[in-house]
Amino acid sequence: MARLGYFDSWGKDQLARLASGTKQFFLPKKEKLIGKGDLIDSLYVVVSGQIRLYIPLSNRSERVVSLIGQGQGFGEPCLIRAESCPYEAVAGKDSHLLAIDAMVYRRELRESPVLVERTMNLLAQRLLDTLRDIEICAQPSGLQKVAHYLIQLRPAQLQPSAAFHELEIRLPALKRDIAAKLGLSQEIFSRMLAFMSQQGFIQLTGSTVRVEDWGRLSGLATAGCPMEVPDKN
Amino acid sequence: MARLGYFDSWGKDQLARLASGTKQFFLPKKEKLIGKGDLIDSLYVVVSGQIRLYIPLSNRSERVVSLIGQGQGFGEPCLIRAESCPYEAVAGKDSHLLAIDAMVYRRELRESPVLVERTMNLLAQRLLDTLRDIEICAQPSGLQKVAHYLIQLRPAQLQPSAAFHELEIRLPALKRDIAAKLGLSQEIFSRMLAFMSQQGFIQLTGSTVRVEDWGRLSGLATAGCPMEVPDKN
DNA sequence: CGTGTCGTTGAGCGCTTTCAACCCTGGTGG
DNA sequence: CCACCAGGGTTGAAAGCGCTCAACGACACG
Repeated sequence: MARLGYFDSWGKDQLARLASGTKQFFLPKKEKLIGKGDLIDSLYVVVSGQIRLYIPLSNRSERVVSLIGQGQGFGEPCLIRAESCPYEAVAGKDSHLLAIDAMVYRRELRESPVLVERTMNLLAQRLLDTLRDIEICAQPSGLQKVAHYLIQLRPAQLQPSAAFHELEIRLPALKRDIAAKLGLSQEIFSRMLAFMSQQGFIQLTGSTVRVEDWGRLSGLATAGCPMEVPDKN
Repeated sequence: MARLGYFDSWGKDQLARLASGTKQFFLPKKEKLIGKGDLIDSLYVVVSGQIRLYIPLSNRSERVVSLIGQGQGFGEPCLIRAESCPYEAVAGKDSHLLAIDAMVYRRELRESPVLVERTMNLLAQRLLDTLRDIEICAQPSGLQKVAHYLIQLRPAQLQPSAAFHELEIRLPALKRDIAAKLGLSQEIFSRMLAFMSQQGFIQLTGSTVRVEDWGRLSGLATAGCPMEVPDKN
């Protein structure tokens, strides 16, 4: 059960106790797990697949809040504060999940200070991540959103000074979902990528992005650019 | 020092220990306290006044993340994760602050499980609040953002069924800052309020908003409205 | 070979932004 | 007492960007 990363540095005895209140199950793609406003009775951890957390909008479009992948969990804030869920959760792919019973989880929280501390750290990190997401979404133009997103997607590197080394990234989800996370329509997202490709910032093949020049890219992110003045003089 | 709400349910001995590492100081309006990317060495609590947390944008405009008022604190995530600050902090008004030394705070966290639990609760709540903010910002039209904002601003009422009772609210900050928190220009914010006023949803006098009909307001929030079709048949 | 999902491209409209001028209030100092 | 100024807010007009709708292309699957 728990070579899952989410449970790193948890006690063995804790895991044993939690396991007793935990069910594993399968959730097929497009299936809804949680509805907005639902009261949660479990803490969920993704074993495989991907869960999309989003806020439904009046356009019947959605604003993706988070894309939960293998080894990550969600639902802690709702359980801790006993509030209803502010987002919907559906499977982005066929997924296997763990559902840890709320009662068991809360009891363990009550009795294990080390688990509380670990959860505090988790929430702090998630708050910082969320702020980073907000920063990206707050960018004034779509181009800047995408640039920021790509930069932030770069894995931590040994040499941050090697800003000019090219690098391949794989988009961690469907472009549609990434667009929804950036607060863009998928059409605009597509166009922005096409534009950056055409301008030589990146090469893109399918869901693989090869960044040619991190420097110019971060220039885009911070400065912006009049998009295209189709050189007609 | 600590009839401040932020310290509710803290131990007296803890407060005594923390006080030794705490300085109180004054910050005049418009003065910068933290810059984006700074490493924080204190936990801050607002005694009086208001601190504006925001992310600077390339337009030299800003996206307000949070407006910290009396009795609230900020900086915990950065201290806990020892990361640099993702936002800037400046005084929105003349303010008095408490700065709790990071070392002292961390030591207390290490030795007091109850404080850790309290902090975990705080972070969980703040994460939920942030998600609510994201939901508001994600609304497709400016009108819907403002409608959602006003609804969410309503203080918890005894009778949620009394959806038709009118009620006066005071805007908790400058309109400019609220607009920046909603991801709108102050001009649009002004126009939306004017429109809602003209349509009879609200009456506004200065920074006081009297909501006439919560039902219709929440209709706006969820449905939207073609703005104005100036009846020209 | 049909069907469904995902993605790209095109065209048009409308909201938001931006820049500008103007109003209103409070404070200040001659 | 009043002129002046600064800050906050409102209003107007023009332009650009993103949204929407729609059609098409690529690919996988049964």
